[in-house]
Amino acid sequence: MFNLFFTHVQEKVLLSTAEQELVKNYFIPKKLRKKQYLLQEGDVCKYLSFVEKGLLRSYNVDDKGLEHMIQFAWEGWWIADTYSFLSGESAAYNIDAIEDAELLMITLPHFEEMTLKVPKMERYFRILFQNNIIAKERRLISSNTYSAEEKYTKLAETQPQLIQRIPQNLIASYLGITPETLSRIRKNITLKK
Amino acid sequence: MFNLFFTHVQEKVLLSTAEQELVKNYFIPKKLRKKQYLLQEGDVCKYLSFVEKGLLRSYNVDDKGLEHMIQFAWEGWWIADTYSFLSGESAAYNIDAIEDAELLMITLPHFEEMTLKVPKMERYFRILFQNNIIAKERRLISSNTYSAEEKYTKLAETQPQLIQRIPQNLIASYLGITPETLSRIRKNITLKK
DNA sequence: CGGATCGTTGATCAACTTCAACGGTCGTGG
DNA sequence: CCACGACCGTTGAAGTTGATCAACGATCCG
Repeated sequence: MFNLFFTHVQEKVLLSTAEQELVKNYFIPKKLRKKQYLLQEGDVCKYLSFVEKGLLRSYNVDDKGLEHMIQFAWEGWWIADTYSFLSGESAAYNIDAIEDAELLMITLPHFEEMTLKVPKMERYFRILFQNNIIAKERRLISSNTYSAEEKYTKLAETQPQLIQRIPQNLIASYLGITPETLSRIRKNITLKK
Repeated sequence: MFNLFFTHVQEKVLLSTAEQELVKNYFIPKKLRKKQYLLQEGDVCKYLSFVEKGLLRSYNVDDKGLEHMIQFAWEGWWIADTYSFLSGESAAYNIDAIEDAELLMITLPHFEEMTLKVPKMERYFRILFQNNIIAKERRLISSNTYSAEEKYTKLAETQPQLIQRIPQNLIASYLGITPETLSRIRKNITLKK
């Protein structure tokens, strides 16, 4: 169950066997069925979750009832409503499974304790968060700079796995465009070739 | 020079006098004149900078020569091309001063050493990065969900200081709209009242 | 098998951009 | 210290991009 987890952690920091054991005990395993919620808007996000297997998404719903993707998370990614998890306020996002999933979850008190007891995990998360910031910055630039077609093309270049694995309407929402527009863009691109 | 710096750090973690002294020694003070570059695209971002005084911005320039704001940083904020700073690759962003500024800068080797020697600083940055992620997520949602007018209104509500202190054309770029559109939006809003 | 959901296509519409022009202000060099 | 140029915000008119509304076939799942 922890195979992928430790592989990923060890890419950034090296844990002793004792530290690994300590870390393990803070996590709760959980299985999730396709379409099942991990978190619903309004609830407090009690867990930060590592995806061992499967595929999840986080998204918010606007006044008009439209969904806007925040993030996709598959094997090796973390997911939560970061703000709700850290502040204890109710969540603005929903999280659910696009494919059946297996998770490793940790609560905030355990997270705080773990990062204090195992400073390498503090470091791991600092690095993780850094990389997340970089990724979000890029997405933001992309969103503010490029046309719908350019955004899609860049995504297809940099994250081809995402295009392959995730339904088209969710990709559209992730890019901040309508499914119709994305469909037309894809048609347009194949015509060009 | 370090007044604001330690005020800000102490809001998140408590440092002993000895730790403060240790931390101080890793930083280099620097003054910057209005319009002066701290970083130019193509150079490596050697420093992570804390703003003691003044106002800076980071932005990138697209193929058509248009600027896109990434971030503004005034008293109490940090600024860098995060990716370049951490990876040593050349920077995609420019950073310059909108107002005369005083900075405290740290190099990556010193940053790594400091966070290892003073784990509280590791924690400080982990928290800082967390908050940054939350802010970037919100901006991204805002960018993908709302109309130009809604984006501006929300910004004016949540960051009124920003509206007051930063030239309108830069705010437009920050919101991913043209200066003309922002001008019309503002006119429109005052008409409504 | 039947209903729901998804991707596609067409037609129309609204939001925002682009291009152009003008007045005001700021700061810089003579 | 003044004058000039550069830059900024504003306004107007026209153009473009992407959203919206609607309809249809295909596929998936129960």
